[in-house]
Amino acid sequence: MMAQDFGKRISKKKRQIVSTATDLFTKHGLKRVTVEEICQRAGASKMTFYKYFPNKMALFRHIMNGMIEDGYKKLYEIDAIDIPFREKMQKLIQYKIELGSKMNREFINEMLGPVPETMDFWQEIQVKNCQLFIDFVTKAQGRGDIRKMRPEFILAVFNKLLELILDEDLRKIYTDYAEFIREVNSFFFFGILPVEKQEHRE
Amino acid sequence: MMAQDFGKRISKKKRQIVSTATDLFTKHGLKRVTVEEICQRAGASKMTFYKYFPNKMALFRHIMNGMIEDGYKKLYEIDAIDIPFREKMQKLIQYKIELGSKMNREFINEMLGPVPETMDFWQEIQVKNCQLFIDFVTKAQGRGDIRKMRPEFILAVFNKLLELILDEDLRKIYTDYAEFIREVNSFFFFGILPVEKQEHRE
DNA sequence: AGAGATTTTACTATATTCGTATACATTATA
DNA sequence: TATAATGTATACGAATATAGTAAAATCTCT
Repeated sequence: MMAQDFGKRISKKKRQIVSTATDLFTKHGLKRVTVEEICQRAGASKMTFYKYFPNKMALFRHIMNGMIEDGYKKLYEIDAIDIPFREKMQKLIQYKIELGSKMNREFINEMLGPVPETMDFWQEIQVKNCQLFIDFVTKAQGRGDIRKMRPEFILAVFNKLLELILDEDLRKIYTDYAEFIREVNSFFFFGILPVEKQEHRE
Repeated sequence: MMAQDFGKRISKKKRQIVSTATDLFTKHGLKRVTVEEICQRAGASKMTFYKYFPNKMALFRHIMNGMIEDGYKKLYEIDAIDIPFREKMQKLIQYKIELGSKMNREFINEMLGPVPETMDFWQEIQVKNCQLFIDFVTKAQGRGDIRKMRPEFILAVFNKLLELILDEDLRKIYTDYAEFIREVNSFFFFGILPVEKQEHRE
C-alpha cells in the first residue's frame, strides 16, 4: 500500500511546480508571477498546486527555505574541508557570487517591495543566515584563523564586499574577472588576518 | 508662449516614461508590467501617461516602432559604409546579437503569448523587417556581392544562424566567443558567396 | 500674475487572480 | 480486476488589481 512513501519520493508534479516557480520567481519576482502561470508551465493543474501548497506565499517560503538549506549545507561543507581558511573564504565568496546572480538586489527589492508579508519573512531569513555565518566566523576565531573582532561586524563587511563584487561598473575596470575577485578577496584578508599571520604589516 | 514646442523637444516626463517602460517591458514582457508601475518608476503620474499615450498598448507600439526605426537606421548606415560586403554582414550580425540579448525569443514569446493583439503587431513588424533586409540583400546581389538566390531564403537562413549564435549550449563549446562568431560568419559566407569569389571550392 | 504642465485624489467599470467544489481520467499496485 | 492515489478539466464566487477618467490642487515657468 506504499503507505508513508517512506518520506523519500516527492511527487514529480510537486517537483516540477517548485522548479518552474523558482525560475519564474527569480526572474520576475513574487508579485508578477501567477499561480495559474506556474501551473501551466509546470504542466500541472491548479488543483494539484493547492494539493501541495496552501497558497502562493507558502510555495515561495518553501523555495526560499530550500535555498537557505542549500546555503547551510554549502557553508558546512566548505567548513569541513581541510584547507586553509583563506581558501575556504574564497570558496564561500564564489558560492555567494553564483547565488547573487539569481538572488540579486533587484530581485529581492522586487519581492520586498509591494508585499508586506515578505518583509517579515526576509527578516527571518537574514537572521538565520547571520547566525550561520557568525558560527562559521566564531569557529575560525577559535582556531586562530582570524582576529578577534565582532563576528557581526565581519559579516557586515563581507556583505559589503559582496555588493562590490556584484557592482557591474566596478567589474568593468578589470579586464580579468578573476583578478578582480582576487583583489577583493585579498583586501578582505589583509583586513582580518591576525597580526602574527600577516607578512606585510607596517 | 513656447507654442508648438517646435516639434523638437520631447517632454522630459514622456522620455522618462518611455525609457523606464522599455526597461520593464524588455525584462518582464508587456503583460507583467502595469501602467501604474511604469508611472511610479518614471516619477510621473498616471494622468501624464494618458496625456501622451492613449493606453499601454500604444506605448508598447511606440517603443517597438522606435526599435524598428533604430534597426532601419543601423542597416542603412551599415550599407552606406564603403567596406566589403562580408564586413557589412559581420557588423549586421554584431548588431543583431546586441539586440538579441534584449529582444530574445523568451521575451517575444512572453509578449506574444497571452495578448492576442500583439500577435498582429508582431506580424507587422516582421514584415517590415523582412522587406528591409530583402532590399539590403537585393542591392548586394545587384553589386554581385552575393549569389542570386531568393532573398527570402537568405533572410530565413540568416535568422536561423542568429538563433544558433544565441544558443547558450553551443556557445559553451567554444572557449573563445569571438571564434564562435567568426565560425558562424564564415559558414554563412562560404554558403552565399558567388562562385567566382570563392577561393576554397571543390 | 497667468498659462501650461503635472500631480493628487477619488472614483467606476472591467479584468484578473485566488482558492474551492465537483465530476472525471489516469496510473499504480495489491 | 478492484482499490487507492494522483492528477485533470471546468466552472465558479469573491477578493483584488488594473485601466482609464474627472476635477481640483499644485507646480513651474516667464
